[in-house]
Amino acid sequence: MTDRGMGMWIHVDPRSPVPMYQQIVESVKANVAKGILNPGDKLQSVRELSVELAINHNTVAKAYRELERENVIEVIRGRGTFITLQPTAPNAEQRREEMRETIRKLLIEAHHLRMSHEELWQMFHQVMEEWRLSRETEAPESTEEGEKL
Amino acid sequence: MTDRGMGMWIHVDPRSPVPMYQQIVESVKANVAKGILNPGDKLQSVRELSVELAINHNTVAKAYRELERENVIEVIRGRGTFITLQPTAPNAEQRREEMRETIRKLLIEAHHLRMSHEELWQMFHQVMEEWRLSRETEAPESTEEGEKL
DNA sequence: CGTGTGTACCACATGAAGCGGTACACATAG
DNA sequence: CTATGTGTACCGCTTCATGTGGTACACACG
Repeated sequence: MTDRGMGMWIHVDPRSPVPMYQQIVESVKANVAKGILNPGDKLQSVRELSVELAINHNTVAKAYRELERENVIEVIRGRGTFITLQPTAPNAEQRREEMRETIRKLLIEAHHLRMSHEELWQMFHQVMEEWRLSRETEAPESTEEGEKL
Repeated sequence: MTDRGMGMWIHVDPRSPVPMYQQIVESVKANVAKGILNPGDKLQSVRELSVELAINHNTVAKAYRELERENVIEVIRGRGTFITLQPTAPNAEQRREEMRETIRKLLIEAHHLRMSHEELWQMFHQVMEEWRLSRETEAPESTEEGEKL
């Protein structure tokens, strides 16, 4: 389900209820987590990406601003945006609590889908295993097209 | 963290980014999953709940409509709304896929918080155990204030 | 009949999201 | 130096979802 050659990139669905700028944020974070984007890699410029996605530059800029706020990317004025070298996620404890809340909502949804805790447990296991495999497959050593920071 | 006596009820934060009608939906589904609301239980009327929450009746009605669409509640015109006796969740397979997607997002978030898969696994275990305990504690046999269906 | 139920409208206000355009400060290459 | 590319900051505007306030209807029940 990749776009071209390497595990390329960002998807945006204008008809999705989730805002496009947030879809960009999630895409970048997903690519980082999968090892497709590595620390130091350069991102497309705001205007480049806005053309690629057929989207307003302000929307892309909003996404980049959010990514910088989360310390996922670093911005160097006049140079471009790069994946953070030594990432430090802010609000760690708060975000862990949000993860727990998400898990609680999964338990609620499981109940309404008549899933036992055992089945939910298996779902966790299955998805984590898929993830582990796709990471080993798609992770490159280095060298995309982008120069490094 | 209950409101009064039994594990009472619905919370709504007008300043939350998540719409109030959806907060109502989540509250009801959570109460059902916890066993605080049981099949056949009667819900507050649209206008009652709108007064309780200091909210417009249309907003409550929207929540009830969504809950009926998900087969969580049953509506009897002129009588009231009741928790479904034999619930059948629609779009089961699609909703299971959404659950998997949620788990994938948890994996992404875990990566950015420098959590190992082991730590995430422990978080799953911990939240599920908390849930199991709170269910055993808060689940009543029957008889709230409401008449049954 | 009168009351309580869910439901269906309507007009309106508010805010987020996105667009289109312009402009500025900075870095780098020429 | 200039020219170009970078992120950023505005402005006005449209669109849409949310929520409000009000009114009205069909139904059930005492």
